[in-house]
Amino acid sequence: MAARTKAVAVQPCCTPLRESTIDDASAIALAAAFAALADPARLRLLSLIATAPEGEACACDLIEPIGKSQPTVSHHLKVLTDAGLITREKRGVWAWYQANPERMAQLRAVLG
Amino acid sequence: MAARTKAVAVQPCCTPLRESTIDDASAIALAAAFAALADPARLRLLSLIATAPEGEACACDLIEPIGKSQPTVSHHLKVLTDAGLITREKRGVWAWYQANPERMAQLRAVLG
DNA sequence: CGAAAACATCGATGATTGTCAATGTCCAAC
DNA sequence: GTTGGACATTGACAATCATCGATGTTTTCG
Repeated sequence: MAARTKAVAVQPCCTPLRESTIDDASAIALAAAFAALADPARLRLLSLIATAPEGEACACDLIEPIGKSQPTVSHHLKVLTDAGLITREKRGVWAWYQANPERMAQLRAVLG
Repeated sequence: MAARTKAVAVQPCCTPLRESTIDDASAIALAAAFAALADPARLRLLSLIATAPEGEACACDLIEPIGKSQPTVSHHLKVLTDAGLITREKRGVWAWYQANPERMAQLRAVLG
C-alpha cells in the first residue's frame, strides 16, 4: 500500500477568487492544482497532449520533445494525472494520455 | 544592485495551451506565473486583496488572517507582485495592495 | 518458455522554497 | 533628534521537488 503520491484533491471547484474570500481548505486544494502547472515541462506536456491529432498522445511520443529522461517525463505525467488535468489509458504496451478540459475550466473559473 | 528576486516575466500572453504547442521560453515564463499561485497562503492573500472593500487592502490587515509571521506575509506579497498578480502602492507608512485583473485574465486565457 | 520493448517505480542527489527571528529602512509624531 | 510603528530584507534551516540511473512490471512476439 502506501500511496506514495497523494492522489490529491480534484474537487476545488469554481468560486472565483475575487468573489469571496477563499477558505483555507480550498486554498490548499487549489494550490496543489496550480502547482501541477508550475513547471515548464508539465506545461509543454499538457500542451502537447491537448493539441495532439486525435485528442490523445502516446507517452512514447512525448519523451523526445521534452528533452528529459523517460523516468522524468513519466513522473511529470503522473503529477498532471493526479491533479486531474489529464487522464491515462493503457492500451497494450502503450500509455495514451488525454487532456481534461473540464478540469482546466474549473481552474479558469477560479481566476475569473 | 543585484535584484535578488528575478522580477520575472510578466509577458506570457494568452495563446491557449490547447490551440498550439507552447514553446520552451513561454513555458518557463508561464510556469513562473502559475508557481505564484501554487501556495495556499498566496491564494488567500490574492483572494483577500481582490475582495477588499475599496479594491485595495493594507498589508497591516493581511497578516492576522493568514496566520503567518509578518516577514512571511511580506515575502508572499512580493512573490505575487513580481508575478504581476497584484500591485503595491506605498502611502505613508502603509503598503496598499491591489489585484491585477488583466494579469489574471491572461492566465485564464492560457487555460481556455 | 525467453527476449525485447514500453512504461512505472525506487533511491539518491542537488536545487528550490516556505518559514521565522533578527535586523534594516523609511515615515510620522512628539 | 529621538522614539515608535509599518514593512522589507537578510540569513539560516527544514521540507519539498526535479532529475536521473537502475530496476521492476507488464505486454507482445518468436
